[in-house]
Amino acid sequence: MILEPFPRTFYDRDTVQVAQDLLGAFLVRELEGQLLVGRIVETEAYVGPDDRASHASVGRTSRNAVMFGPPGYAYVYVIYGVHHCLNVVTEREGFPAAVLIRALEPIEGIEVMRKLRGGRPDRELTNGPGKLCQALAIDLRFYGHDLCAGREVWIASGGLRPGEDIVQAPRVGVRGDERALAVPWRFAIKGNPYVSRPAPG
DNA sequence: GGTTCGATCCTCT
DNA sequence: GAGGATCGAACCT
Repeated sequence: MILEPFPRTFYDRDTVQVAQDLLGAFLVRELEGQLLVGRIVETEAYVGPDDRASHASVGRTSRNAVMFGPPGYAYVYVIYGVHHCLNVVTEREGFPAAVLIRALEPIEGIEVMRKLRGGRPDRELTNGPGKLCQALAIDLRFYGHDLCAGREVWIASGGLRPGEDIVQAPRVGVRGDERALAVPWRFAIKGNPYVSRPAPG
């Protein structure tokens, strides 16, 4: 397994395309000498200042500022006061866009993930955005972290396995039912058991 | 300095 | 399927 970080040019592209290309890639966490690796099986795209589901739709704030910066950096935020969510910033500087990593398939360092997740069943280690952050010990310290540097947290090329297909669906947790919010910008590997629920497809 | 709300998870029914 | 947990940021006063 090659765990070379994606170059910044990978992230400096159309966000919806990046969200799809991240499926099958490896999210790598280096924790106290241990390597924790998960295969990305579910993502969501948040695109531009006019995407009302995006945190950037309220304009630039200290919370979302990294989304407005150059691509290839981590946007981490706290949700419901309890959980962390990991996004990767995409597209050119000045255009706020990111991909939310929603679910992983545990690949390496599963023992550590079990410990960090309090002994939950393996299937529930990383099948949700808050869960995977807990399993990989990712929190606000990684706000603005450079994912292209290959230290602590980064993403490496993976790809789909033979026979695997991508399914798309409307994003989770988005309010309202208007067309703009119903765009199918949630992507997942079809049938993968680690996709968060409700599973699309 | 107080209030409100959230790109969720867990525990119970 | 419902409700509580729990905290950082935003938006008031």
